[in-house]
Amino acid sequence: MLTINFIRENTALVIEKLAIKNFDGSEIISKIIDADKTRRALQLESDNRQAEMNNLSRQIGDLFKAGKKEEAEAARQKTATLKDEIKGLTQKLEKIEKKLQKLIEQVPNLPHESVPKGKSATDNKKIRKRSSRLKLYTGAMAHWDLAKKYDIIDFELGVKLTGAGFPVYKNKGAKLQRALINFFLDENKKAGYTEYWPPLMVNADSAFGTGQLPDKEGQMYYIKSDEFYMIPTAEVPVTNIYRDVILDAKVLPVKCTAYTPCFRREAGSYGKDVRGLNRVHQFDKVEIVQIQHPEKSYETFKEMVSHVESLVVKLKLPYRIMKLCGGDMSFTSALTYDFEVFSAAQGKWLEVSSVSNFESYQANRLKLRFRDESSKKMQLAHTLNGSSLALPRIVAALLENNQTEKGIIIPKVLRKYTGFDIIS
RNA sequence: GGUGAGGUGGGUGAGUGGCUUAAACCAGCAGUUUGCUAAACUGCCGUACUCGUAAGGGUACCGGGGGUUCGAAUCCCCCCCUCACCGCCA
Repeated sequence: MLTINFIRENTALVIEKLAIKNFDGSEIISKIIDADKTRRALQLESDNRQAEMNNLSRQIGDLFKAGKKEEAEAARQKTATLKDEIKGLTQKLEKIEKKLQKLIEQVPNLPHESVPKGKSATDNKKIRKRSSRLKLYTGAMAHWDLAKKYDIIDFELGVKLTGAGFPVYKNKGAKLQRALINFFLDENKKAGYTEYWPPLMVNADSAFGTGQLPDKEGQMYYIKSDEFYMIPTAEVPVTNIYRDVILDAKVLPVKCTAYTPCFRREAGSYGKDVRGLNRVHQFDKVEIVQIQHPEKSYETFKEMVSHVESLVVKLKLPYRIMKLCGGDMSFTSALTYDFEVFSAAQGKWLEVSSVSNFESYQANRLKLRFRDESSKKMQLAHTLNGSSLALPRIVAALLENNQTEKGIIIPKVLRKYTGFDIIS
């Protein structure tokens, strides 16, 4: 969430930048500015009345103690109207504060200056591409057919147990999951990330902190009896470790990684993109999160992008890195690079990672701050995260790209984790 | 699920209606002393909002929400959470 101070001081800039995200902010921003003015006038009035009340109360106390009962009684009469006034003012103030808060929550994060204008994924800008031409043998299959052929993923069984989009991995398919998770976590550990194993359900405060609530409520599974949300990504519990935390600047950057299953309702998804592993309700993902000083967050962004890139390279997957245009970016992000791997039998680019800098947008919701060493002032930190990596589409690409007549070849880096080098 | 004890600045922890404007100690910061380190001493040391060019004021906040009162960390009601023990259980 943007801070009210920033909006007040940079009104024109805010509207201009929101336009890059195809968000017409002129109306809402002027509403915010108005509400803020009202709020401050009310605050002043209410503070003054309360100061009067405090003085009066102190006097009454003193008078009682001095034994001047009549004077005290007289003063006490005066408090009634003042009390009513204060009550009215604080109620009004509360109302306007809530209104202001709601308005500000509806304003997306501003895009970084390098973000191009654009409407949808077709306007995303290619940053890098590495894809040697893959020659598949005649009769090469899509991963859902390979899954059946080698008995490694059972989609129908998942339907029986739970419903569509809950695949069951088995045999070498199950082992491959474990291998990938361990490989990713080990690589992250080597790059300096602290490993976590967080809860898979979070409370509403946490879901709000990273921005899933209120706008993405319908995308999360909700446990009604206990008011918990199933996490859609490890980003939620991991980033919330630092909710309401004031960090010492010396500890920056904070680097965390975690493997978790992720649960997404994917309400509104339909059609061909949901086939096989392309889009599922439960999937596994290793995530990286960093908390960094505002001046260094874009360096950190680069570092995270190249770290994720190193993983894709080690798996020898053809990939491309896309800078998302304003229209395709998430509500909370200032800059996002998507990683896509090419899944040869489908002939499709599949998104396997999304690295984002949220600047202080999440930190403001989280109240995640640090004390700046030179100015000694409290400041919002910057948060960043990325997938490293999401498993299903990596598996889809590995199966499709590495298939041969003899079976599916396991990439060299994974063999010490799988214990086998071919699925046949 | 049952019973009990709790929830107070970064930490420990005092505080049963107005000298609480939240003690004290620890941690932290600055200084004095000092071959160095340490110790000792002195001072500073919460957050948010708000008024002010500034200096400096004001208001709120003691788990959350209501209430009583001129005045609430303190009294009353509701809720949440934590801990301990018991029951059940992977």
